[in-house]
Amino acid sequence: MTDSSLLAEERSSLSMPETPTLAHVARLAGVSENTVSRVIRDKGPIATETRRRVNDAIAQLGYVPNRAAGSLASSSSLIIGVILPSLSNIVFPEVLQGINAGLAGTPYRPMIGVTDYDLESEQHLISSLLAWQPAAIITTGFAHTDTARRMLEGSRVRIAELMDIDDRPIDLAVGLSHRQAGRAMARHLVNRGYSKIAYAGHDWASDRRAYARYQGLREGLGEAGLPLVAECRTEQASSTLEGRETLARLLAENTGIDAVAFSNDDMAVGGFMHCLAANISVPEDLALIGFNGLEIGQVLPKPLTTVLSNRFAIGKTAVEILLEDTKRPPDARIIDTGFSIIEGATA
Amino acid sequence: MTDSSLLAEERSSLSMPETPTLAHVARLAGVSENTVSRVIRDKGPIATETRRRVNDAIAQLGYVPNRAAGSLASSSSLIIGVILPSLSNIVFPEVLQGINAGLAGTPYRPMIGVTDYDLESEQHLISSLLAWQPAAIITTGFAHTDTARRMLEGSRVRIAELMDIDDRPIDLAVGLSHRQAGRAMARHLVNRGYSKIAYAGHDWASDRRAYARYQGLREGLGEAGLPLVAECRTEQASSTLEGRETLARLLAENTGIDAVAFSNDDMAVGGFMHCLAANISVPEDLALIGFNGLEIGQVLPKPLTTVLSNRFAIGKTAVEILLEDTKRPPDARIIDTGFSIIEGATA
DNA sequence: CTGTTAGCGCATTCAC
DNA sequence: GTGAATGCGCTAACAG
Repeated sequence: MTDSSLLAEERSSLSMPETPTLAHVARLAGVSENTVSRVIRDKGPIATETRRRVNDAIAQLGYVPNRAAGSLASSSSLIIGVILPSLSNIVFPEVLQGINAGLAGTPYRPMIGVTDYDLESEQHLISSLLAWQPAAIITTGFAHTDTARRMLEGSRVRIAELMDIDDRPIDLAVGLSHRQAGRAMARHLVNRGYSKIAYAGHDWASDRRAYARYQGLREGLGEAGLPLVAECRTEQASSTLEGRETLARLLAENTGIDAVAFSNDDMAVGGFMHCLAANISVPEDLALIGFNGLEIGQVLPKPLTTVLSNRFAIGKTAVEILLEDTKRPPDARIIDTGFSIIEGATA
Repeated sequence: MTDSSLLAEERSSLSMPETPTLAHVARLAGVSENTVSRVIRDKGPIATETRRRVNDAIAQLGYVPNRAAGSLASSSSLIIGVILPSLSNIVFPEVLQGINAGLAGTPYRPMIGVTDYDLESEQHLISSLLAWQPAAIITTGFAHTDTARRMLEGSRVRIAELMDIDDRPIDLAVGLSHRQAGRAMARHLVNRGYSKIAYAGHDWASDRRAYARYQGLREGLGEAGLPLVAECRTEQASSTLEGRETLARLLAENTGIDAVAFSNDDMAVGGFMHCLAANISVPEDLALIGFNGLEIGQVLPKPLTTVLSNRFAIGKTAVEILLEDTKRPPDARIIDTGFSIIEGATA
């Protein structure tokens, strides 16, 4: 403290730009460090006059709290750990946008990790994020390694599991029922009079929610007494390119299909491109339905019929609930952000 | 230290799951904390046997270093601050993917912030990220508020300014020359025999690089003795929807155009959709060229002619260079990741 | 309403 | 090659 006690003077005489600490602010404001800390964190009663003096000192020095010190002392940080399966699929950046929106105006910052749909990788990220003693960890789905689950449950950190709600969360789940979404897709096609319905999808091993929608689709068709007449899947992750190729393959190998349900909008948009290139009239020759409600689907010459999943809302809602209470509540909570059919022109 | 000294015993008898610290590892390994710290950070000479004992203890206890404590003690953290203008435009998640790839296998984690193309907002984020004493801050472009620039220059933190290379960086710039990219677009159209060239763009105020490409385009046309015959811009951010509408407006207000250069691929794909809907043959009636080389452009019935910007490489390269040396080098460095024309079928 | 006293868990001097 | 001491800047009990 011997040299730092000189900071205020030095600073006002514009010499050394040493970074100011609580102690400097306290000296300048003529109060104890503790009081400054209270003002900053808005904790406990503070005299209006004291608060003003402290805030003036903070402004004058351009003081910025050292987050590492704060985290160490309080054994909890203003970090929100965010674990996403991928960044290639625009859906997850949109979730992140929601998270970011929910964090706006708060001192919390997201620290991110990407698993590439790998649970081992998720486990490493969880461990590495817990090392920061974050206020919360936001991850995707209910599938975790045993170790990962133990780490999440064992920590006092708040946990949100996003996208899905068809299982029991550790703390908080925010998302929608993919099984119900799949059934809704089936019902929509059936109601429109299609009966030769096929499926074009992508890799299920990594994307469990896509599989849940597929199951829902089959259930929905079953309830209407209809079979799934054909299906074709790529081993790859979803993309417009894969969608285009998968539909081409599906149609090459089967005839008499009147509608195709896609695993998501990327695949469906790709499918639409195949139809354009192959001169197939949509929906007269072939109806298409996707899932997600991405912008690109709505800009096609015929807007894509699809199911809106509220990615932004999922991220934002999760953060809002997590920040309501830093302590994990006694029982887990599930928020259904729902879905809705977008009645486009392709089905 | 009174209670924690019991941890090792407690843990092995499976009672309290208190989180282990360096001290616990040290006791179990029968060495000093210092030595454990050295092993973990791989600093200074360590006897092979000692290293083994320490690593065993770490594994046995499931020790995970407290990052806040480490940051406080070393006054620098394993955080990389990442400031992006937006997440809606897939380009920036792709940069983030590159950053993430460059960080893979290191203990560094990205902490992110989104400016929405607002410099004031960038300034706040810089200040808020500096509070974590990050190893580096990665941001976009050369435009910053004076205060922001002062903060960046004043900190000992490494700084990368991404996407652009047409100005003097603070520490490191990684990207491409947007002016040259614009000129290349012009040259390509001219070489293909188009002479009635128009421009369809989006908001320049927020996206300075789009403006640089526009200027390059005009320069390139000028060098060929050609004028820009028409232009139309939306005040909105770029999107496929805006692209579709902007091209519609451009064509409604002008006749005789034979090629349109778009501000980016989102806009160009939207433009292509307009052509499909309006029955305009591409490229016979109208040629289209974009910028970025997004996947969606290559899945159109006719692959989009565009300019590939290496977003992933930009992020990855920046991280790799930043991690080479934690200290800012005496003079700034510029890495040109280049661009290349994708010869599609639309121009 | 405010000040005092102790650490938080590590990295960084130094010794040896 | 290893250990002992010191403090990073802040928050969390306590008093008063």
